[in-house]
Amino acid sequence: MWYVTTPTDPFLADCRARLAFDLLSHTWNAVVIWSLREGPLRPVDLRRRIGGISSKGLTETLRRLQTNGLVTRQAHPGSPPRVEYGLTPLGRTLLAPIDAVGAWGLRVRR
Amino acid sequence: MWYVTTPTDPFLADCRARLAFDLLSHTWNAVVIWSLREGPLRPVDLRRRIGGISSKGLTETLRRLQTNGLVTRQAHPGSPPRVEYGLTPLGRTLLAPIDAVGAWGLRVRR
DNA sequence: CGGTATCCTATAGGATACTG
DNA sequence: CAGTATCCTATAGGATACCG
Repeated sequence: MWYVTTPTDPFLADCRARLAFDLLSHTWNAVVIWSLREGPLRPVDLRRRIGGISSKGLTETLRRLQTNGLVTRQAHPGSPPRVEYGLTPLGRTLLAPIDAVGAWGLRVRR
Repeated sequence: MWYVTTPTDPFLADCRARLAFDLLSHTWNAVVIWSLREGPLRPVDLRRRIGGISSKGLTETLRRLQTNGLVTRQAHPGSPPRVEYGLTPLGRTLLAPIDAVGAWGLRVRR
């Protein structure tokens, strides 16, 4: 997504808009963020909640979101291991845009 | 994206929300739709406006959006050929969600 | 349970060349 | 200019097995 030609469109010329699209273009990103909207969840619950996501897929997604400062990881000591993922303040700000997209889908007839 | 397990999350259980995410998950979909917001454009202008999209990529994207009822294609007779793509009313309804995402990107520090 | 390591496949999507 | 046809590669992401 590195421009060879500079886009005429100022909206697109500002790569940050494109980065936002790229963020949501990862299959699970939006879904995972959305699933955390009500509070932190453990991976196992997250998977149940989402449905159809592999363990690997979830871990990778969470790692990715973590790296981008959208999600926090908190490990509670003990056995069996217990880890919880939640949204950062920045992550929360993505809920509105994501909701706009999801809500659009719900509104549309298919 | 066909659920093996039914998602616990009602928002996600309704596949239409997921379909919306999938729609925007295609690299160029959002960008192309966005670029048509001010009116119909010819492919060549669209490419200039977007920057970095291949001819093949654009054609495929437009075809895809057309199939989904988001974009119209109008061919004007004559030579050289002149074709214009524009948004359908349904396509227009996507502008708000897309804008929400793009605007988020612009707001965020990186 | 959370996470990692392998392996494997489908496919997105660019580069290039070509047609009407 | 609009579009198609080939070719090619990177990679997303599932399946499976395994570890602490």
